[in-house]
Amino acid sequence: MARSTRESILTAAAELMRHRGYAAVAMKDLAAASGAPIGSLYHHFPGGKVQIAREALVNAGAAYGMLIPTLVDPHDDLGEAVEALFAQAADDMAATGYANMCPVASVAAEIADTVDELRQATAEIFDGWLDGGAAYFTKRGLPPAQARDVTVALVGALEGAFILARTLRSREPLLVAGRVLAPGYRGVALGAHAAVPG
Amino acid sequence: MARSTRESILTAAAELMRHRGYAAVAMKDLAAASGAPIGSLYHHFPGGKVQIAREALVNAGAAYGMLIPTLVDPHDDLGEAVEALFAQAADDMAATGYANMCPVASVAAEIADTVDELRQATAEIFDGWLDGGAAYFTKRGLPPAQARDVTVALVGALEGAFILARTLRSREPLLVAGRVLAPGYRGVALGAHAAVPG
DNA sequence: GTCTATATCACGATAGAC
DNA sequence: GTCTATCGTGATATAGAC
Repeated sequence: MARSTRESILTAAAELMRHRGYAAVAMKDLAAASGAPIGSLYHHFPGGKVQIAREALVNAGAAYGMLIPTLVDPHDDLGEAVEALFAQAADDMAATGYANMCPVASVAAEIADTVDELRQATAEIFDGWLDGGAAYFTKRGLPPAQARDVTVALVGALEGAFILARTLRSREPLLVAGRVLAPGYRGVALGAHAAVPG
Repeated sequence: MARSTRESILTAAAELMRHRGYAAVAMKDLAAASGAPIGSLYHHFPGGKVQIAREALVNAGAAYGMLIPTLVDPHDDLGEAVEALFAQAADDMAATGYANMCPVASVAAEIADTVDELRQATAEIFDGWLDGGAAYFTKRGLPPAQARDVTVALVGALEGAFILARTLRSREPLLVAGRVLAPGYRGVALGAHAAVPG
């Protein structure tokens, strides 16, 4: 598990942005958290802070995009899957002391109007989640239009419930989201298990 | 409509945080946007940037909390109301060039782990929305438990869809959220119109 | 490719004249 | 209550030795 300096910088960036967003993370913090001196940050990322943030978000986004397929995969009924998904997210959040699971949404909200390079990056990540989720649910037998709607609704509801849950330090928003969304999908059968995209 | 210096500072703060979050808004920016010199900011808000942000968020949160009751009020069927709510939000967002409607969620995501005074403020605002929405739907005849669940689900879905819509610059996430949530509430009658809380 | 030292500038906050 | 000047700090980024 010998990680390169580059990787440790990106890992540190994702970890710090997960908690503080973009503007509140300083290059000095990235140097301290990664163990690399400031000079190395600019050696590996000549584009500076924006480039580091962009690559860290892309990495984190790819990992996070497998969350829905991974958690849905064991289930054969879409309603059950949805309820389990939100219950699992609620438990994870509570277990981590209501820290954010993923830096993408936090950063996206902060920079959508100001740092266009990052807005484009977060948009591509979201698009990847939506396309990947739609492809996954299509493979499990849903009609393409429903597969996409389910994915968009799940990602949106998850992100919104994450913000509420984190701020209120309560599992309620996540549990309610699952409870409200699941009935509409109860009885919708999921077909043969597909390989989780990666 | 002669606004006090204090009010113009708070208005400027809400407007800037709506676009940039908390950390990326500088006192200098608040001075420029409000027309008040730096010294006046600290005269009116001895607590500095945190105090300004807190009061601006409380003000904006109170206004924003009336959104759901106001948009739901003309409807007699909960399903119709939900679909209209998201459609209206989608149109508003598109009309404003996909700017954020409200600073609360953006700031909440950014400071939940770092500035506890603001985390508490945003939590109180969210709680106010949830309590106010639950009270509103209860007055319109829903059982209290359902009234609260509906509110939690709507606020969560709205916030999540806002982030996606703003980043993707698309109405799709808001329209899909409405389309997915509405069927579960179709046929749920809303009783006599209640006064919108304020 | 690593690391130190530093340039340049913007930050939040304060002091104090008016 | 308004406004200017400025303090001390920490920001991003660079230069250049090793």
